[in-house]
Amino acid sequence: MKRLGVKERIVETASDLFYHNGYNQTGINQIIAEAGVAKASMYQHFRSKEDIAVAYLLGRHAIWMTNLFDFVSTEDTSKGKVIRSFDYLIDWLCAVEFRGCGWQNIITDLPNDHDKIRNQAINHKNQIRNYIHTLLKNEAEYSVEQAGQLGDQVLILIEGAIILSQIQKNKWPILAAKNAAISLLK
Amino acid sequence: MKRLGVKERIVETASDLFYHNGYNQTGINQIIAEAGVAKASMYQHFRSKEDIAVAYLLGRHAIWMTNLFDFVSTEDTSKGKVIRSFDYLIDWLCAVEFRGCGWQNIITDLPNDHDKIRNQAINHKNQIRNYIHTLLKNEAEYSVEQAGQLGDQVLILIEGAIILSQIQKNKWPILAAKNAAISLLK
Amino acid sequence: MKRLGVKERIVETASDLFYHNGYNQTGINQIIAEAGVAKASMYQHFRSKEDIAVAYLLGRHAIWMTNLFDFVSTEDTSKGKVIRSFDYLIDWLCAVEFRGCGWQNIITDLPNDHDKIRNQAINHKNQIRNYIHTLLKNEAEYSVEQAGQLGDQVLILIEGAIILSQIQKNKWPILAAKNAAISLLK
Amino acid sequence: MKRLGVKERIVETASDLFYHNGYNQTGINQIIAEAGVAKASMYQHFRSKEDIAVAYLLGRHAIWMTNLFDFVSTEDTSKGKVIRSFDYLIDWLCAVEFRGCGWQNIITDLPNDHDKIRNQAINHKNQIRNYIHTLLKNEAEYSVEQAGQLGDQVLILIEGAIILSQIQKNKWPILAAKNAAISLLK
DNA sequence: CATGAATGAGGCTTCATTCAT
DNA sequence: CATGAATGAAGCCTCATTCAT
Repeated sequence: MKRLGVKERIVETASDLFYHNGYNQTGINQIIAEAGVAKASMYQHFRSKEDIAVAYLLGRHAIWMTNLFDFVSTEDTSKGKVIRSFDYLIDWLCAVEFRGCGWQNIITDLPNDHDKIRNQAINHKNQIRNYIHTLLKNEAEYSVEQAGQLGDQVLILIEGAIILSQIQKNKWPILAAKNAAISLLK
Repeated sequence: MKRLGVKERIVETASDLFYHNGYNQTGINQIIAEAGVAKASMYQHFRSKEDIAVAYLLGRHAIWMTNLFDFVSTEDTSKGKVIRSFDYLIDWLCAVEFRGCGWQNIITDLPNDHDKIRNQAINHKNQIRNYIHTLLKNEAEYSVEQAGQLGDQVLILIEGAIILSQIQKNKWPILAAKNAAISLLK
Repeated sequence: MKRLGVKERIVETASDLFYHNGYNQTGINQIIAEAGVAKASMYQHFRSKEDIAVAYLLGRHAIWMTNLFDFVSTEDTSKGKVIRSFDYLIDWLCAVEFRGCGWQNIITDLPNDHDKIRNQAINHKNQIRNYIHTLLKNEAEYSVEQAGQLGDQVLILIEGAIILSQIQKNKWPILAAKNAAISLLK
Repeated sequence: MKRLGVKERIVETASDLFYHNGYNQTGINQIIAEAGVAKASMYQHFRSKEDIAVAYLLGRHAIWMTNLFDFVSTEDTSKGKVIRSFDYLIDWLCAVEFRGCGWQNIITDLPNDHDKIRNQAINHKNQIRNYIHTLLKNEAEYSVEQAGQLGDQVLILIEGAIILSQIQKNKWPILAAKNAAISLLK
């Protein structure tokens, strides 16, 4: 850990804490203690706690999307990639013991004025949406309009699977969502 | 407001604040100030802030379920009631400006040891699940197994619609979820 | 000290520190440490550091005015009382080793948004002004207009004597001011 | 601004900030940011924030005295120059919206150990005093002793006019001081 | 000279809770 | 039941300064 630069250590540490313990439950003091960094050093790199959360979400977004792309790359067809996205959810959420989606988690109990964080969540979800829409538009069997509608439906299944598996601490919601997606995509 | 007993006033006030401003964002002092209750009186009725949250969730659960039953009662068929559940979501979430689901919101950024709250969320979601399962089992066209699988899929659509409409501050996810449900139920 | 209530201890301690060390130089931690009070107890009695300063200034105002009235009460004539005010300044400022006027001191390097404090200074100075005006209006030899003009001139001598004796750490400015006042009042 | 050397830029910027926003309210970071100077460069030229304040006061002193000399040069007699000094105060203090005297302002809420700054204030005030004394000693109508006493009285009127106009945010104290000076100088 | 990383100390304020009256 | 005093812990943030590049 000590090999990393200060900024990286802060983001790494904060990311773990924010994701696993929650944004409001994680204090600045805990972050700097675990990162082994002085408080003022932290504020040299980040204007506020919210900015650290933005860095956390940006970093996770890049990783999350890359992991998704890698995971679905085993499938040849666009439809196959969409279906396989649900296997990605299983893979991911089981590994984190159903701690859920960092973006969902952080916005649901967010102080009113934290718009930078809120925008990160919106961006993240929109990029997933765009990706699914793009995949389905590649499928000859769907019109553009159909692809859009089906894509939104799949997105909702993804979101529902994430939050419900978090509440139930179980993967059955993801499996059910996958089956629903298969049905919807015929 | 002053007509209600102390306990009721606390729960009423806390419910509004927890739901609209967030659990972590709502302080004990704000609750007692707005409820017009002394601090010690509050701690006479509730052992902790968490216990107030439990009371809040229990109360909202009763209201929420009753409202749902009323709303879908205009439909004769079980399948029709399930579909109409999504209209209920629109009705509800638009009215609260897409503040989302109180149960989802409270568990995503919760201190680790607050199991009483977590259990409330699980119970609430299970009762919705049971209700949908029951409805679909009434439908002759589905086997018991089919009813269960379809019910879970509908539940996921509901959850996804709630969280996504909260992130997007828009009702399109609920409409998309409704269409998905219609497709799935044929 | 421990006999006093918490609020009194806080005001007493803060008054000493604010006056002798300066408002910006005195931290909340120092106040509570010397007052022997928990931080949250302090904030139960005062909404902010500024509010403590207001209490300090209000308390000192009452004492200051009373002391002035007592001090000049040995004189029979109004003009005599005015002149004797400068002896009061000597008595006071020598005792505090020319630490100057608490109101002057606190407003000269005050954060912009501390209007409650600024208003205390204005009020204090206005009450001194009113007192001097009233005294001089009692003198038959002055017209009302003359009394007002002379009163303002005396007030300026007072203020100048205070600040200059603070800078010079010496009482000669007060003596010079007294002589000027004697000349002006004939 | 960029034409000036580093040291000059620092002093210029700090002077504005110290005078208009206050010494304690002005941070080192704000100074280097507005001066466009690196932090280490600043500490190469100045050992501490206090030293910057000393440079600020020295620079302002030269300007202030020059401005005074220029302003009163329209008068032929020494007594006339002294009286006209109060017009200088009006000219100056109205222009800076009654922000008061930089020397008075900085010493009233100063950490105890900042003697370099305190000495600047003493020097500045002594030079004004000397100037007024010199002028009045030129007047044949006053004995040397009288000139000294009247000079001190005028100085106090000046100081009082400055601080009271700052508190009241109004020029009436300066006008009253001028009238008092006219009376005292016969 | 510029850059900015790093720091220890301290800034003011709020939290949920307990206790005495 | 109401009142509110008192608390320890923790909240987020800023200060002037030093140092390595």
